[in-house]
Amino acid sequence: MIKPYMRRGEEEEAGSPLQWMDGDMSSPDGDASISSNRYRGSAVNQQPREIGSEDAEEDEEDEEEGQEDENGSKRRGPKKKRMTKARQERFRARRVKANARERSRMHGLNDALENLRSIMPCHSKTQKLSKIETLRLARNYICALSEALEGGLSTESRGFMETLCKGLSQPTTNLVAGCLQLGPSPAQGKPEDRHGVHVPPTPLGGVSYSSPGLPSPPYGTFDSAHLLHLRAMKGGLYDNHSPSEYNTGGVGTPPYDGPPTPPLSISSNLVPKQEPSPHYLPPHHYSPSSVDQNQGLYQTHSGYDPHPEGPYNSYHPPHMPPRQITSIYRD
DNA sequence: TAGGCCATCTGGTCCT
DNA sequence: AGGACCAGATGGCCTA
Repeated sequence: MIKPYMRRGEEEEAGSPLQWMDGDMSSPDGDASISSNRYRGSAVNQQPREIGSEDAEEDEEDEEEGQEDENGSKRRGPKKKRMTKARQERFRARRVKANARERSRMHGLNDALENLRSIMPCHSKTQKLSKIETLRLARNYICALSEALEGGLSTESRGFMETLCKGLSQPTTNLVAGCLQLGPSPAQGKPEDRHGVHVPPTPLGGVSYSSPGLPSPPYGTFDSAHLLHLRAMKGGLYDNHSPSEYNTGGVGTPPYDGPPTPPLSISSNLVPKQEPSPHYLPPHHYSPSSVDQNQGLYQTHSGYDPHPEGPYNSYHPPHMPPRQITSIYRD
């Protein structure tokens, strides 16, 4: 699917005429109102201006010198240079270059964000984490790993999951919680899920789930391979920690200054690992609006919404090479 | 239809 | 002067 912005960019790169242009683009006095009203359209100028009407523009530029503004005060600042055709062309070329740079910069930023997504404990291509959720989860992940490193927290404990989910939206919390359902539940006994789909034993302890009949795994995958280095360092000792031993406010834990968003009641949103819920909230697209609107509701929930549709029943082997995280602890 | 997310354009500011 | 960075504005897409 070709996005409109791509076409727009291509057009601009090809040298299409300027679509919108205020008449004071080279204003040296930096009037903030110019920017804020640029596209909204003031009573004076509601029409987009195309480049090419330079003559009229130059006239305006000339008249503006020494003119009084709406408040009757003289304009300050350096005298404006006349916007000649050559200057306009230079400006336009500069603007096009700047736009291209800005696009490139933002693409680089997005690439970096995508890299960050790819090493998140929950990586789903279908339920893609939004930018803000990616950053929040990354922050939580670092906190959780730090706490695990400091010895008080099992990477498979509920506390780890709670730290991971702090401040996340409900859909993201569900995603994380779903991904963190490691290993077959005691009730199942066999490495099979409730729908009979074979779940091979995972030597790495990493199990991901997905729902049947859906185009793709709704909850992504949890790669406990991320945590292998931790186990190696810890010798797996902390795996026996109970969730109650985990205290975010405890000594030696990194300070956590609270979720950046209205807090969710994580403890009420997450299913204890000891008793994995057979069902999670049905997979749905990330919709912060519904989350925000229903946050109070969610907070009063006890346990997961026992929605019948949305069980995990397929296995995806851990796909994430432990390179990134491992490298952090290499030295 | 409202709201969230996103890409893009743009002008301002700071720095080299 | 030019590039990087930033924030505001805008419009498109998508979902509830």
